[in-house]
Amino acid sequence: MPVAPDLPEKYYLDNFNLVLNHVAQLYADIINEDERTFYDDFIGLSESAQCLYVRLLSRRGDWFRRDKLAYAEIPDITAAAVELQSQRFLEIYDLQSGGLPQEDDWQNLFTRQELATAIQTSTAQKVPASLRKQELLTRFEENSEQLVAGLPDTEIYCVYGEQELDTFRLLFFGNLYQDFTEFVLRDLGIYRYESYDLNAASRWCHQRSDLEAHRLYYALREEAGDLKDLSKESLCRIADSLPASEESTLRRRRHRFLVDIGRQIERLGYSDEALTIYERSMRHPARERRLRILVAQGQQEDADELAFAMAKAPVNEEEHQFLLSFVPRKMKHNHELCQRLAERVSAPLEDVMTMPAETRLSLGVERAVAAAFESEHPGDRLVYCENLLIPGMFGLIFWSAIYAEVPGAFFHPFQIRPSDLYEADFVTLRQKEFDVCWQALESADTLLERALETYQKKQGIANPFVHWAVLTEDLIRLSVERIPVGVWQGVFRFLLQDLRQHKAGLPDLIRFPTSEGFELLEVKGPGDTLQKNQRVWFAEFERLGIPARVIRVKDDPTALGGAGLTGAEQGEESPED
DNA sequence: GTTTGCACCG
DNA sequence: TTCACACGTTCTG
DNA sequence: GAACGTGTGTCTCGGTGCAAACTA
Ligand SMILES: [Mn+2]
Ligand SMILES: [Mn+2]
Repeated sequence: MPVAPDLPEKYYLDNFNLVLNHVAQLYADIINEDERTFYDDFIGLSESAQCLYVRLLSRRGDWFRRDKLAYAEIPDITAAAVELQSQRFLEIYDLQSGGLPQEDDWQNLFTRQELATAIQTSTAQKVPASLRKQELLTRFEENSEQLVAGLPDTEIYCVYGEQELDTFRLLFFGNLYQDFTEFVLRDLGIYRYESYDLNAASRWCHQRSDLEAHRLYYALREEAGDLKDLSKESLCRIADSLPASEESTLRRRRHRFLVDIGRQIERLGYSDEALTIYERSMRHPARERRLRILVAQGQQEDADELAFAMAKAPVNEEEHQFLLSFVPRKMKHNHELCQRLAERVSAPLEDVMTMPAETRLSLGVERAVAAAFESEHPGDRLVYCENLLIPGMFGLIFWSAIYAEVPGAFFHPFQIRPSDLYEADFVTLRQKEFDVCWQALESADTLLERALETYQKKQGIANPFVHWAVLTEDLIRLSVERIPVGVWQGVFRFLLQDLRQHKAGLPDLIRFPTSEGFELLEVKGPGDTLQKNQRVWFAEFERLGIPARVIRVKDDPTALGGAGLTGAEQGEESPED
């Protein structure tokens, strides 16, 4: 990790200018007159006015107190503010002599203590010390005109231009959750991103309507919050006003949002409305929810039709697994379909381990099981890695394909992943690069070589599959030594079938017995069961002949409070099937 | 007084 | 812009 | 056991200082 370099004095202005210039140039045909004026006016400001504006914009909220602002690199803040006001980048209010702002939210600039003093001096009322600031604020706002006299004498600023800035940020990053701190953290060496080539034509947005659609989406998302306290009508209205844009990110988000909205409408008890919402989403579990509702409503014909469609072309492995368990239980009448889904995969191997509850709770159930194995079988090595080993190795081996420079995949320097990583045609668009990566799977030697090479070369660079702190060189060597190449091929192929769904659900532990082999162990505490994506992987393990078991932990009632971590393993095979 | 949360900075 | 997982409760066969 | 809702650690950094809320 390189030593943090010093940044230039006005690093933030450099970054801001870079974003503005980039967007104004690359998206010249997308930005509107208002945004163009914003850009031109900003460029025309003096440097210290620019600095102040960027400083304020990068802080929370619109309101600022003059007496709290101090920046070494801006000697005359007042002059800068006056200049900014002349170009309508902000508004200056002098509370004691000028008029008050129209909107009530500037009052929050003052501390609880200051508000209390103002109320007491102006009205001679005692303010109870127990009042919270929020209550004090509402009391103040009822009578701001009069109470303002008791506040500290300072100008306050209201900063404008957030809308315009959002447009620039959105066009630059393709989202509204990244901001200028990305630059700083990268330049300090805290974040490291792969350095793909950003050729000048990299645009994610091709028409103004895409931009508007994104902004509408973000606005609706904000209005919806976590959906908890919205009525059915509000939920339906939000679903109906979602932008229909087919821009890929937005389509993905819309389909996902529709599932969430449908779920909430279901909870409120409106199955029919939920059905129509789900019908508009292609994302799992939209069809699962529809089938559940149809069956619950007894709409046999529709249910049969939908179930056939799902069985014919499951949208993903999880939907397939759902059908396998749901149809035989709830749609017994449909013999044809039950027949078709009869590909019985036997239940996962299960073993039971007993240990004192205290051990389980203090170490965490996964570590407790790992420790029990290691003491029971000295020489065993157990690693608690969940999704970090197999997807991590995947990230290393296929690094160059993941970051292949496909048009549109990269459009700014702070992407952890290509924008289309989870799209269905991700692999197809990079077939050549993937073929090259597959060559490393020829033998254990080539696999290890490629893994270690990437491990060293890309150390610390952000990757959606690789977590550098957990994936040690030691673990890579051991796992390549123990896990046959054919197994690696199998799991990578399965991952590539559906990166989004399959990147999770891998078992808690991997066990390397003393001398040879490996085994995957999913630990389940009392009352826990396999999750959907874990079932999906277990089914795949069986198809691939990969050794995997579930370890069910039970509390040992005889060993109360005992400090010993001696877990007894029982080789008890589940009698299922 | 002390604790806690969080905005800000680089 | 989260996510992935575990855990607790309720219902049902 | 299935299904559902909710809690918990990842919250991508580490350091600083202020203000609010709590404790007596
Ligand atoms: Mn786990
Ligand atoms: Mn587990």
